[in-house]
Formats: sequence, structure tokens, C-alpha cells
Amino acid sequence: VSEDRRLVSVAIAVPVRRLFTYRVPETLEGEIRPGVRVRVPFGRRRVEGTVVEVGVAEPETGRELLDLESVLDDGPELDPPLLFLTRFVADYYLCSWGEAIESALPPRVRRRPRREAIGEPGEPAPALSPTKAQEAVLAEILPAVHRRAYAPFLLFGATGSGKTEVYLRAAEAALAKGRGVLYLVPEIGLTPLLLSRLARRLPGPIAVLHSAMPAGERRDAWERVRSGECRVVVGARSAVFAPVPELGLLVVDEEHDGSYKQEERPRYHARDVAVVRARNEGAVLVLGSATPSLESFHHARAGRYRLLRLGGRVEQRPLPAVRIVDMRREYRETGAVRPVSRALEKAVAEALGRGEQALILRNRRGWAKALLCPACGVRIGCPRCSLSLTWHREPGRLRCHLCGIERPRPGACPACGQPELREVGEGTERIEDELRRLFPEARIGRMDRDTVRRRGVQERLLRQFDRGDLDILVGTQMIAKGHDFPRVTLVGVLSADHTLGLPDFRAAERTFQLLTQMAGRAGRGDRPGEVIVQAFDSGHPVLREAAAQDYEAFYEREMGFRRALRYPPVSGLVRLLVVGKEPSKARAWAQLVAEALEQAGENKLVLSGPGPAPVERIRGMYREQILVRSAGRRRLVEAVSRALELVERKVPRRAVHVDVDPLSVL
DNA sequence: AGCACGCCGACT
DNA sequence: GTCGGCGTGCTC
Repeated sequence: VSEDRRLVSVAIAVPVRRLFTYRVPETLEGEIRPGVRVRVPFGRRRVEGTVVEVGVAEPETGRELLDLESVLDDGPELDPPLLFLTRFVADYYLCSWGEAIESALPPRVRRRPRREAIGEPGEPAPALSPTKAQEAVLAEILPAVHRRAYAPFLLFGATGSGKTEVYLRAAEAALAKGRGVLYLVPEIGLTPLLLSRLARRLPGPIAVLHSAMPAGERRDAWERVRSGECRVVVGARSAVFAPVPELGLLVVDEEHDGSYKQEERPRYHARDVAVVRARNEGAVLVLGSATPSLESFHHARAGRYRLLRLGGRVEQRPLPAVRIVDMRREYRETGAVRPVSRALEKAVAEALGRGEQALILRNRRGWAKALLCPACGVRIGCPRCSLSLTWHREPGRLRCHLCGIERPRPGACPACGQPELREVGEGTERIEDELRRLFPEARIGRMDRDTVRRRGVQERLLRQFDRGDLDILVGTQMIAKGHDFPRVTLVGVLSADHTLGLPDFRAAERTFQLLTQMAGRAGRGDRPGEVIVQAFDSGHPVLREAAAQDYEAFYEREMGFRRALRYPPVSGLVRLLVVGKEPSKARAWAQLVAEALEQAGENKLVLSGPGPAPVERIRGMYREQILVRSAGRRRLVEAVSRALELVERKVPRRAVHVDVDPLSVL
């Protein structure tokens, strides 16, 4: 097998985990090197790809190799560190290298007008003098920035403890050393407030990278980063691939946030990619959170990250008082099922009376989760999914939250003809209505996926609430993140325990994070805050730990459970979903996949399933789930990879969905 | 992912 | 008799 300078490996964005070999025509030889984007003939079409290796062996296909068609001169090229990083993504998350590269590149656009970066246009920043706690933390981070070597930190600090100031000072230090800064935030965290704060504090223009940005703008920002014009990048998930030259500092704010995980191929976790990138490129890594993921805290405990604690709130503001209301008792004592307890009603009234604001969380949208026939027990379900339809009073339709299908509300039970259907499981619409009834004078806003569907509505709601034009804001978890409302002194959480019952190993972790985040919303101004948590299972330890804001108690107890059941972070986890239109086919294929896993894992893997996924059917497709666990994550992924090769001929490729390190197994 | 081939049901 | 449904297979 001889190598030939004129043969190259090309990565193409198809879900086939292999590379394709092409011949380089003499005319293009000078331009070809790894990372270059090319156009190639591929089957009956022509596609774009990326040269990943020059001088490779001829593959053993009897046929003549095809020529590269052209080099995309306007296309970007990836530098070696980024090529290496995308290769890691492909190997670890089991996608093709081409798919990984595709998700790292900005969108291709034709003509693009230059747009302005977020520059220095604002007045220079009032550099706050750091608190004692911030100084102590910076005393660890800054020397690492000067050393110019990989150094990972977990910055553990409550909401309002001043993490951003720490990031800013670390960024200043990195920039002063001539190195670039990559600052990742969750989807929702890219607020104008944060951007202006960064722009006013850091020298030079800042690039913003976010997949919701128009293609042209994203492309411009990307070019500015690659050219070195912008040495600070702020962005969401995909910005982890920003082509920052000489990366010195990588910040992952709110590292526990689920939006860092991409829920489509390639299913990468930007935080975990960030860790690999920082290590590869010798950068300082700062993961920040008030409620670290169990993964990150576990790594810190094991000494893989340096744990830095940032103590109490700045300006010595007290933590809010958290009260848990037992809704079973409430029901016994009042004899009525009211979504708002007497205690919460009283507290809202008092807050409004003082001219203060209330934030009410109900993590479920719509009016009623389901319509139930009281005579025969039938529930109106989605025709394509194994899930009930949610009643939305606005616009007066039943809607499936999984597939989006809409139905009119039947006048009577479709099974027995009983005319009255009962509404069960109240959502934000219903809560808003209830609050309007209880507080007819109050100005009430609702923020959930239904009300913010139109562009700009979310910003408007937040602005109104911030200005004091609203007294109460009701909403789903989107009200929990990233906003600082100084006039909020009361936070109410309804059915705080409903997510605890989900058949998902991260249910408790997510509930704890949400409650802690919500508690952090109360009393950020000079007035103390109050949090009222309503729950049926009011004695649940997660609620008590969240009420006490005791992360470490939660961590220790939850780790006991993860250890016992061998769930992450104690063990690596891969989820395979085998999907088929017919349940018998899905089952048979899943069985074959499971057998291949046993074989490829040499019986060292722990398998759960195959069995029906918790949501058995979505969009008419039956879903069989297999969970695979093993102590060594890399070994686990390799075994899954081998198993997939083993079933290549027996199970249709499209039927198998693989999720490495899934956030949820629902 | 595309894109083609190929084999079974309702139409001009 | 054809149009077209989507299962299966391949892409240097």
C-alpha cells in the first residue's frame, strides 16, 4: 500500500463514519492542505467537504478514483487545532468527522456586507474593586493565565456572588498576555446587559456567535475571530468551535445548563468539548455555576479541576428565606384543589402591598395537561404519540407538546359520550387566570414558549417587568434564568416536586438546580427575599436541600444514588434509541443491537433494555431504548462503535439513534 | 443526509 | 395498464 501526495482524505457531512479518498488535479496541488474546503463529486451529486489528510493510500475499490472538483476559496478553512477538536467530537460522540466539522463551521453565505462588531462605542467601565472572596479566587486563576498552560477551575458561587467579575478579570489578564478569550453562556444567557458589560470592560471589539443570529452576521463574526480582529468571543453552544487564535482563557458560565448539549446530531456537550479544547490548546478553563453539574463537582472532588468557592452574595445581601408549603395538608384543610396556596396568596398580597414584585414559576405550559372523562376514565391522547394532549385555552385547541399536532376540543367523551370532560394538571395559562382572579388590581404578565413565540415578546416582557410595569410575572423555567430583578422580593414555585417523579436519573438534579436558581431570583436588591415552594411530596429531601441552599448535602446524597445504580458521573452512559414504524420491527432491531453490544463489550458493559422508551411512541414511531453503562467512558464509546459496525448489515442505519452522555433518558 | 432502485396499491 | 408510496443500499 503506497501513499501518494496526490491522494487526499476528505470528510463529508454524511452520517457515514468514514472518509473518502480523492485525487488532486495538478492545477489545485498548491492549494491543498488539511483543513481546506473542497467541492467533490459524490454519488450522483456534488458536495462540499474538508480535506483532513494529504498523502494517503489508495482505497481498495476496484474503481478509478475521482478528482477533487475545486477548492472553495471563499470557504473558511479550519486550523489544525480545530481539525483535531472536530475529530475528537466525531470519535467521542459517534458521528462522522464531516458532520462534526459542519457543526464547527459558520453557515456559508454568498455576498456579505460587513457589519460592525460590538466595539468600544460605550464609556469605559467602572471597574469594581473585587471583594475579598473574589480576590482569593483570582489569586488562583491569574497566575494560571500567566503560566499559559492548561489549568481547569470550577468556580462554585451562589447567584449574585460576583462570578462575572472574576471572568472579566481573568479575561483582562489573558488579553494582556496577547491571548484570546472564549466566553460561553447558555442559550438564554446572551443578554444585551452582559454584552455591554463585556464591551465596556474589555479592550478591543467583541464577537458574538449564536446560532439564532442571521447567517451573514455569524459568518462575519467568525471571520473577525479567525483574523484576530476580535480577540474576545461570547457565544452559546456552537461558539465552542470559534477559531480563536492563541486561546488563553475559556469560560463556561452556568456550566450545568442543559442548553450546552446539542439535541441533534452531533449530540455534543459544549462544556465537555470546551474541556478537551482547553487541554489541547493549553488554555485556562473556568467552569462557573451556583449549582454545578454532578459531573463537574465530581471531577473537582477527584482533583481533576481546582475547586474555587466564591462565598456569599456581594454587599452581604442575605439569602432569601425559603418556605415549603405542603399541598396535601393544604388540600385537607381547605377541601379545595387550588393551585395557589393560602400562604402564597398572602405573601403575594403583602409583596404587592409594599410595591414589590413577585415571580411565579410553574414548569408546565398550557391550561390543562390532559382532559379526562370522569365517567369512563378515558384520556384524550395524541394520535401519534403516547402522551396526552394539552388543553390550551388560547387559542382554544388541544395540542401535543411532542409533535405539535392540534385538535379541536371534543364536546363530549369520544369513548362513552359523557358530555363533561375534566381538566387535570394545571399549566401557566391556568395559573395566570387564577392570579388575575386573586389579584384583580395587579398587572400580570406570562412568559412561556407560547407567549414568547413571536420575536421580541420575551425582551418586552422582561423590560416591562424590570421597569415595574408588571407586578407579577408567571412562567415556565425560562423565567428562572439570567435575569436580575431588584424589585422582586417574592418567588413562588408551584408543584415543585412534579419533575421529581419523572423516570429520569437526572430528575432530582434538574429540580435542585431550578429551585436554587429560582431562590436566587428573590431579594437581589436591598430588600430581603422570600421563596415559597409548593409541593405535594413536601418532605422530599431535594426540596429540603434546595430550601436550605445546601448544594453539598444534595451532592452527597444524590451521588449515593448514582453510585448505587451506576449512573453518571460514576459511570459513563450511552443511550441507544431504536426507532421503527412497527413495534415488532423496532423490538427485533433493538434486540440485535443489544446482542451486538454484549459481544462488542465482552460482557463488561452494563445493559438496561432493550425495552420501550419512557415515551413509547413519538410521531407514530415506536421507540425502544437501550442504556449502556461502563466505568471507562472512552472504552464504552469504542464498544458502542464496534457494536454499531456489527449490526450494519442487519439493522437499518436510520433506525438507530446514539446519544453519548445523554442529559435525559426520557 | 441525499438519491436511486425496486416492488406493491389506487387512479387516468 | 401507469403513478407513486417508502424500504433498502450506496456514496471515494
